[in-house]
Amino acid sequence: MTLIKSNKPTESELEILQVLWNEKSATVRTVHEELLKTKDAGYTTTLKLMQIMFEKGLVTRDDSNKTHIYQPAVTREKTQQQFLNKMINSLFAGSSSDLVLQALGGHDASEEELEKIQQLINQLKKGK
Amino acid sequence: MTLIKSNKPTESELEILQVLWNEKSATVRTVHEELLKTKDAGYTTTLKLMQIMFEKGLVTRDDSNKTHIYQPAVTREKTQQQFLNKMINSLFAGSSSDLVLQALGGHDASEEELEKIQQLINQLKKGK
DNA sequence: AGCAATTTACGATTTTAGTCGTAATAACCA
DNA sequence: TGGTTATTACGACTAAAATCGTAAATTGCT
Repeated sequence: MTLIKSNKPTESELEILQVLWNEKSATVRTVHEELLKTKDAGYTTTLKLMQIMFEKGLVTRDDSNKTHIYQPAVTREKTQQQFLNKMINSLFAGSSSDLVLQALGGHDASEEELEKIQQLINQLKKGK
Repeated sequence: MTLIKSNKPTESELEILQVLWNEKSATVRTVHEELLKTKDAGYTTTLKLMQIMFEKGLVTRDDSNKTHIYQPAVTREKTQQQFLNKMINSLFAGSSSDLVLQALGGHDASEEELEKIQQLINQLKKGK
């Protein structure tokens, strides 16, 4: 049996993935410019992080040119699920619906959002 | 303007809070025994963590006796909300309903759980 | 060709979280 | 009372994450 290292992204890595997911593909410079909008860090810091992410397999890159072009190697959805599961276990005693209730209660969602959720629930109920 | 340090608990601190939330109040020994069921660490490790948590204000303690008695200083709900908000921002582009949809879709909830969620949604809809 | 600017590579440093050993202190009990 | 045990305090160590400085390489421009 082969052990797969889960390779959960760190906080900073998530920020970078966020940009890559949005842009589909980006250079270090692009990512860095984007990060500067909400935090401040040196260019080489972003570079180093992305290099590490490459080694971890979190991103791929095209290095046929001097300026490398990076792409996410993990999907947003898979990563979301990964973090959700961890959170459900570590904070909601394994109950995903507790998490949902808390999320709905604490924030306010718009009417349309509630509608979407309701539809999903109906679908899930049918499946039973 | 006074800056409030958010003091978000770390991974290990969450495990300890988990125990304190359940027991309402506990000694280091009790917490440690509980942790041993799922992980292994030395007694002094748990002690040190709880001392740090005290300094951070995550727990309170009664030290009138030699054996200190600890209590959580933050509520489960507030902590859950804190982590949910961070996650919604860092992974769901600020959309709480996206998180809910993903949580409902990825896991499977029981019929009763779905029912509870539905009721909450109806209530929220009325509030509009 | 030669200079300036951009980018990568790489290593050193800092910070934070987690782990643990040891000594001092208090409690217990034979 | 005296010795064993449990508990706290404290500091040192390790590991991982994040930050940055500097040098080498490539590109583009004049």
